[in-house]
Amino acid sequence: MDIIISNSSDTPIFKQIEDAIYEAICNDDLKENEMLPSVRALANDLKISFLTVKRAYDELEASGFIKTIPGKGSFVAPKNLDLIKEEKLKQIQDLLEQVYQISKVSNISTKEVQELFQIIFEENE
Amino acid sequence: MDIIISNSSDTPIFKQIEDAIYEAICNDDLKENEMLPSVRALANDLKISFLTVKRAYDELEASGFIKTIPGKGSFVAPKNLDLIKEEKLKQIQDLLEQVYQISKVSNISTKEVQELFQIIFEENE
DNA sequence: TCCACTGTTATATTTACTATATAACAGTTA
DNA sequence: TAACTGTTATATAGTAAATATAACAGTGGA
Repeated sequence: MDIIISNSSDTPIFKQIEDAIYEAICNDDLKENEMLPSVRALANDLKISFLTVKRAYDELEASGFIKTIPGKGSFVAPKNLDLIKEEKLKQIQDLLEQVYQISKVSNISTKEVQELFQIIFEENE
Repeated sequence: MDIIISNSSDTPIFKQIEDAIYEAICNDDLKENEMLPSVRALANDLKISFLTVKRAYDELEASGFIKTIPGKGSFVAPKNLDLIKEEKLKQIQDLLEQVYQISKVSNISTKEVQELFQIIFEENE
C-alpha cells in the first residue's frame, strides 16, 4: 500500500491517510479482513508520529471501515459493497442537485454544464 | 440584510459572513453601489469582533465584489456579470470534480453518472 | 473647528486543532 | 520471555481563528 502525504497540504495528515485507506478499501486494493500496517510501522514509513496514524485509524473505525483489535492489529472490516455504492450514488445525486440549483439561479444553460461535465470526466480518463 | 452565523460550524465566522454577503450580491438582495453595514455595526449586530467582519470584507474586496473606501464605508462593487458567472461556473466545476472523485473511488461508471445527470436536469424542466 | 461616524493598524491574548515526542501500560503470539 | 501489536497520559510546538484594546486617519455634517 503506497500512501503519499503532503505536509504543505491544507488537509491534515491524519485526514490524508484516512482518505487514502478509504479509497484503497473501496478500490479493493485492501481486501476484506486484510491487516493494515501497524500504527508504528506506517508512522515509520511516512516519517510521522504514530499518534497521527492512530488518529486516522480511529476515524476509519468510527466510520465502520476497519476494525482494530488491541494486541493484534487493524483489519479491513467485512464490507457491504452494494451499501457503499448506494451511499455513493446518493452523494453524487445530492451534488448534481446542487449543480442544477446553481445553474438554474444563475441562468447557466444545461449545455454549458454538460460541457464542463465532459471536460472533467474526459481529461481524467 | 440578515446574516446568520454559527460558532459551532466548521466554517470560520469570517467565511460565513463572506458567503452570506456574496450570495446576497448574486441574488441582488444587495444592489450595486449599496452601502454595506460598517464593520463595527455588523460586528455589534452579530456580537463578534469588528476584526472578524473586516476579514470578511477584505476577502470580498480581494475577490472584486465590494469596494471599501477608508472613512466612507464599504459598497457593493458595480456588478461584473461576467465575474459572477465565472464564479458560478467555478462552483459548478468544483461540484462536478467532487462527483468525478466519488465516481472514480467507488467504481461508478461515467454512464451511470450521466444517467443521474439527465434525470435531475430533465425532471425539473 | 468639532464631533461622530467611517476604515486601518498594531499588539497581545485566548482557544482550538494538528502534530509531535516520550514514556509507560496492556494484549497477542511465537 | 521477546517482539510484536494497540492504548493511554502528559507535555510541547505551531498554526489559524477570533478576540480585546488602543491608537491612528479619512469623511462629512453641525
